[in-house]
Amino acid sequence: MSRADSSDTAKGPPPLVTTSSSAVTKKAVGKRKRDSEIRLVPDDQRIFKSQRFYFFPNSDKHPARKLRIAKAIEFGATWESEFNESVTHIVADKSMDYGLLLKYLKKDALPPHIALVSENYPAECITFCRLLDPRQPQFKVRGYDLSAAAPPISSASSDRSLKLKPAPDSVRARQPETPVQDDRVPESPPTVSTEDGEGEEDRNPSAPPIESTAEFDAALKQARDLRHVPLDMEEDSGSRPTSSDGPATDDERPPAGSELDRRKKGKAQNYQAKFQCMHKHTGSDENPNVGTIAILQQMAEYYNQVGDEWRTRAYRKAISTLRNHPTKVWTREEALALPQIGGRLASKIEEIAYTNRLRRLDNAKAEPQDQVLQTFMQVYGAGFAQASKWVNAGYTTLDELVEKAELTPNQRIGIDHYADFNSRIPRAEVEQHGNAVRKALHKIDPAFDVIVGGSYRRGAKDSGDIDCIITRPNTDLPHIRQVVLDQLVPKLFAKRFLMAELAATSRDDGSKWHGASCIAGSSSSTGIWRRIDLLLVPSDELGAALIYFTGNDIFNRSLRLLASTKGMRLNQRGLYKDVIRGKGREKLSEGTLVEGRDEKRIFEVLGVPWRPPEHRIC
DNA sequence: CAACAGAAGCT
DNA sequence: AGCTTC
DNA sequence: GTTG
Ligand SMILES: O=c1ccn([C@H]2C[C@H](O)[C@@H](COP(=O)(O)OP(=O)(O)OP(=O)(O)O)O2)c(=O)[nH]1
Ligand SMILES: [Mg+2]
Repeated sequence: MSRADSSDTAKGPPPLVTTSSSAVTKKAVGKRKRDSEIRLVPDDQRIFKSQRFYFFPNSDKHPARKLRIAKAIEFGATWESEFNESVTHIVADKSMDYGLLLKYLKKDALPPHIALVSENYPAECITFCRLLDPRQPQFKVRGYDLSAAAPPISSASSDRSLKLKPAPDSVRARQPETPVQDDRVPESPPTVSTEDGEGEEDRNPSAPPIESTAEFDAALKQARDLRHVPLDMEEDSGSRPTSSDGPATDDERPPAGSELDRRKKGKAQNYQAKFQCMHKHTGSDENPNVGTIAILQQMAEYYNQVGDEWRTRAYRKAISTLRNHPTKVWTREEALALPQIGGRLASKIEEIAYTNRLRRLDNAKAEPQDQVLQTFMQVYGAGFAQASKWVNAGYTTLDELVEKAELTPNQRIGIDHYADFNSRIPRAEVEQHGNAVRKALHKIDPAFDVIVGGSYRRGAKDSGDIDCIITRPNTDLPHIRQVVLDQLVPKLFAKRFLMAELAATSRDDGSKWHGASCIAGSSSSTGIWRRIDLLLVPSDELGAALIYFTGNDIFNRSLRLLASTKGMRLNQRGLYKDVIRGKGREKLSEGTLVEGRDEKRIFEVLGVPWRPPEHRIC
């Protein structure tokens, strides 16, 4: 249970605070303290001069809202750390409503001189370079009736359903009439290909779960949410390109009918349950909780867009367990019994089950802004922070970014090859790229090995990129690095196979190279730029490197979490034991190497039953 | 109440 | 040190 | 958001 924030739907107000101690100067015109200075725009542009803003929630803890507050200050606003009568504007998150605000302020109504506006207000004003009329419908806050002198409190309180947590604000700026026009994205939306998760059936009847399974499971649970939940939208396909970020779709499936009887209900059942990750959800029909899941997914998506990483994870965890739950969950108690579902989610689940919807989300999501943000975040080299800035700056298309925004070289490449980088690579083409690398390398020194890892090694029918492990028996890293950097890469560039360098390892340390490659010739894939990753690994580390580079990411995290619970540490070089961790799991000693060379032995030491790459999908 | 994997490269 | 990616 |  979390008590940390007492606030939620019913009771407490959102955790504002900010000010109190020292976080912010009382009436900050700029908050000193941590980001020391916010540079104000020239005096004549300070459209918010002498305006006093109070945000709701009023904390700058979350990344996106922080940005917005900073922006307002930049344009002359004073940020009131506490509510008082001098406030001129209250800027409320989309997820908030009038009722919540009143409740928090302990008031029956808002003084008429204070303007209540929604979160997009500051950005709009900045866009138009002037103070806009707060009464415009676009700035309306739910439950706040502008026409009524004293808006009834009831309006809002009535809609106590699932409220969004005071989250970091969602970034928004001017509203584009035209969403993002990506001319760069031909037909295939940069989106995720709908995945057909099918690679699930675990075979492994033979390997009954050993004890450690439980631990691994636990670890796995913690980790799996991280992955972008694969939403399978079979039917609703066309409708939404969102799916958050993931190119996560693997549909890796073991070639043959791996389906084996799942005999042994007992442990096998248990075992199975834990590894739901390799679960297929093939039919959209078969899960009784689809409705609930859909809504929770929207919530997760919302929090994701708002930059609330951990809450997003929590939602995804819950979604994951719901997805594997065979029966429809109706009540709070029922939900509470499930792993990764606590009191808050349990209540929400119950409510969703009955009402089948979530009102809070209505205004907070699916706004055009979200689409823009999504689009920007899919630019290679741009993450949440950068995409938010762009959105806040008012950009709405990729073209606009190219024209007006400052881009890093990688971001420029990311935009120029936006469609390419966001499309899946057919398995056969992955092979071609791998072969090109291998062939060139063998010409330099036939003793080298190239292993294509990533989703390819897991058996996926298509991949997001090409992950190559480059190694050589009895060879150390410096030598491998030298060959790769001094010979292989230049050679592949000369052959016009490599087209760009996105991240290179420095000459004397480092072990990876990231760039873009392209197959010449005349196939359907000709001319498409692909991201390619080279991982340079000395022979002693091959096992650990294989685990790392084979993934999937969720699997890795779960394994690493498990290791840490055993006083060990797993990374791409090896498994270490007797790791000393200080406060906050901080690594104090490297620990001593246990195993790095043999993939299987790492599993053994960790007490995890071996699973082939195809089964490492969580 | 802190942890939720662990690391590398770029800006 | 923050951001982004693997 | 949930968990140890
Ligand atoms: O956050 C991450 C991302 C990736 N990896 C590992 C696992 C993953 O399998 C491998 C390659 O990364 P990539 O992003 O290419 O993922 P993938 O599994 O190959 O999927 P995709 O088909 O999108 O390339 O690196 C991690 O450990 N953590
Ligand atoms: Mg990959």
